[in-house]
This record gives sequence, structure tokens and C-alpha cells, in this order.
Amino acid sequence: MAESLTQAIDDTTLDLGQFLSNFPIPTPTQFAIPQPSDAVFPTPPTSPPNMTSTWGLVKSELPSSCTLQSEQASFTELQTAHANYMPIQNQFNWCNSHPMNWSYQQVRGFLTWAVAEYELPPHEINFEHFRVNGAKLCMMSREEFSLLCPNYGDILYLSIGKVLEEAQYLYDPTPAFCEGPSDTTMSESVRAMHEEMMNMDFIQAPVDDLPMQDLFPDCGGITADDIDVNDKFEDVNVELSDFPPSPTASDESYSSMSPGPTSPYYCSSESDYSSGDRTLGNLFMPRYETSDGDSDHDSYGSSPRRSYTDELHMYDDSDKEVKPTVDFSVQNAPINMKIKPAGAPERRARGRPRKVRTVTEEMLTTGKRGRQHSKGNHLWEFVRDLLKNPSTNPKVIKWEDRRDGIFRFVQSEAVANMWGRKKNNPNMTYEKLSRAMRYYYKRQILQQVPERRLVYKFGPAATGWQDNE
DNA sequence: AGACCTTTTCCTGTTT
DNA sequence: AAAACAGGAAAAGGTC
Repeated sequence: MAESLTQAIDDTTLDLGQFLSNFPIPTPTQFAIPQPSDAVFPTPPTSPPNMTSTWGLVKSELPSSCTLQSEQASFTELQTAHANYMPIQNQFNWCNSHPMNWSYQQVRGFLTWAVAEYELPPHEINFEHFRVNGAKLCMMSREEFSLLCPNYGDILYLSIGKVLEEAQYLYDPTPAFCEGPSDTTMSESVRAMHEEMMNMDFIQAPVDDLPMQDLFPDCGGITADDIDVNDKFEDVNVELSDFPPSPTASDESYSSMSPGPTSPYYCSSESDYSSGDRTLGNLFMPRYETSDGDSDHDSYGSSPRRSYTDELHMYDDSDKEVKPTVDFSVQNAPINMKIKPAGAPERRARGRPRKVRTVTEEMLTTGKRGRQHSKGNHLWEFVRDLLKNPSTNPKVIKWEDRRDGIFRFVQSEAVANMWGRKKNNPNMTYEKLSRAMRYYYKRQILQQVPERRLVYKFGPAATGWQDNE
């Protein structure tokens, strides 16, 4: 028995070696999640993870049930442990589609990546517990992640939230949440999945405790591709009088399909870019802000989803009430109004119009506002991070000359859109973004690349864009 | 409080 | 002709 176990374990290790040697792991910067101050995450790798040391499973790292100390271990357990690390064809193309469209294998690929990226102990994550497709994964709440993976569920949850944020710009999500409930095919399929999930005894229905407004995502058939290039993201501010937004179908169908308030698909985003941006959820959900009003999502178009960093705070301060904001829009306030002679052509005042501010009750009493220039929040850093991110490079921005720091906007408006989302500014355009880029010439953060359209070059004052930095 | 910084917005004109 | 570029001007709103 002991011999067969040893052999089985050796085989496992061997397969892992083979597996790892073929593993095209994304760079650590891909979907990089900033480390929160309270160290919920393990220390992220400072250099590309050494796959051998990180993944070269030794016997002691196998689940305890698979070690020789536990001779009672069933062969099934060994097989399960083995299967958890079996290479699967196409497992790693998970970053090529929207998470809502992931197959089970892509989910597995994502988990594999997350394990490596955050240096999670592989034996702590039972992939079999995550035998779900992407749609299901996206609907899982933080608690559900924790139930499936007690020690690292949080990280996986935040990680998928991050991936969702990134994916919004690049891929079309499954129409499940975009289409109205009148679409029975998708709705029913998703509802069935959801019900199945609800029937799992370890999962609580996430919709139970939802405030009404959580249950009525306003989808509007918008897809990530729509957003990418052509559209400004919509202002989904929901005024108090709009609560709850009117669903276009029965509450029941909506509520049964809505991801829970803590599901990564539901929440997210703000951002340090390092932390990513807003998600499709922004387009689907009414807005919220925590009552402290001290968020970056002041103003403009709302941020119904919270980032994982916000999430951390949320969970840290669980007494914080989440409530709808009151929109005291001053969009039409006469801030820039100037007396013009009768008959003079209508002309907008120069300069930046006052922000359309959404004011929370708390903000009214405390005067707290969101920040504009937090660290790591500059445009050039944002652009640099897009270049580092395989989900945006080369699709929306790409290196022309990696070594010299020359890059090109492939989808200029998409980049502007992302920047606008990051800054909560739905009116951002490439024209405006490029003006800001041109200011960098003087500061040597960027250098001009003559006769090349949409092409820029990092200057000596820019840091962090080189491979060896 | 106020200087300073980093955009954002608008604009005119030029180049590709 | 349209898109991109260049850069002045003014203002918002953040940091220090």
C-alpha cells in the first residue's frame, strides 16, 4: 500500500513537472491586485514567480491525505489531488474571453493562475469544489467563495472581481445579464444554474438580504464591445425618486438572476488602476455609495460596483450602511455662465465645467470628497499599466518598441473610455486624453514620436515600464 | 488657506 | 474631409 502510494505521489509530482514546464503563466502584472494594507493577500511576488519553487510540489505540499503519514488515504483522494493539477488542454485561454463565458476548464485555468499569482498553497484549493462554469463563478458571493475555499476564498473572490473589471473593456459578457428577462433561453439557463447553486447546501441565496434596488440591474443590452470604442458609459445615477428602478419584467425573474451584493460580478469598481476599473456592473446596476462618502466615486456617473479594495473596507467596517445616494446634480448650475451680448453665438465657457457631483448625505454633513490625485493614479501610470496588462495589450494599446518604450494606442477611444471610467468621467475622449499626454512632453515623462499617429514614447522621467524595473 | 500640481475642457490652427 | 496633433487658456479639484 505504502509503495503504491509513493508511486502514485511520484507520478503526481512527475506530471506536475511536465505540467509546469508547459505552463504559460501570465506575468505577475497581469490583473495585478494591489496589496491591501491589512495584508489579506499573501505577499505578492516581486518578480515573476519562480514556477519551480512555487509549483514544484513536493510530497509535503500535497494534501495531507496524500502523504505517507496517512496510509488510509483512498486512491480516489490521490486521484482527486492529482486531477487538481492535471494539465488540461486549453485550460489557460481563460483570459481570452469574458468570465461570464468561461467554461469549467477556463475557470480551472483561472484558478490555476490565481494560485500561482498569489502564491497560494495549491493543496488549500480544491479545484473540484469549483466545478462551475464562468457564469456561476461570477455569481458567487464572497461568502460562497469562502465556503468553497475557507482560507483563500477571499483572494479568489477578489481576484475574479478584478478579472471581471478588466474583462469589461475587452469582451462581450454572456447576454444573461444584459438581455431582458424576456429572453427566456438565456434567462432560464442562467436561472437554472442559479437555482442549482442555491440548492447546494453550503450556499445561501445571495438575494435574500438584498435591498430592493440591488435586484433591478438596468441592463440595456450593453456589451463590453459596445463600450470599448464607441460609447460613453452611461450615467446610471439613480435618483432617489427612481428607487427602485422599474424592472422590465417580474421581480422574481430578476431577483433570481441577479448576482448577490457580494458576488464579484455585482460589485467592484473603482480604482487605482493597479486595481482596475469599473466593471460592466456599473452599467447594469444602480449606484450606491457607502454612507461615509469618503470614496473615490464621487461625482459623475456613479459607481455601483465597488472594487475589491472597497470591498475590503466594506468588510472591515461592516456596520457601514450602504444606501442610495441623492443626486444633487449641478450639471446645469450656472457656474460658467457669462453675460453675452444679445445675438452673440452660443459658446461654452472655457475651462473645465464644474463636476457633476453626486452628493451623499454624509458628504453634505462632513464635506468629505473623493480624491483626484491619489498615488499611482496618474494618466501615464494608467497607460503604463495597460501596457503591462495582457488583457489590454495588445488589444487596445501595444508596444511598438518595447525596449525603447515606444507604444501605440490601438483603440484610442477605448483607452480614453477606460481612463474616463477610472476617473469617473463619462465625457473623456481621446482628444482630451491626448492633451494631457502632451503635457507630459515638457516633464519628460513622455517624448514625442514625430510623424507617428497615436504613438508615444516613455521619457526618462517615466518609471516602471521597463522589464527590469 | 493657499500655492502648486495634474488634469479637464475648449479652442484655434496645423498636419497627415 | 476626417482624424490626429500642437499647444494656449482657464478652470476644477486634489495634494502638500
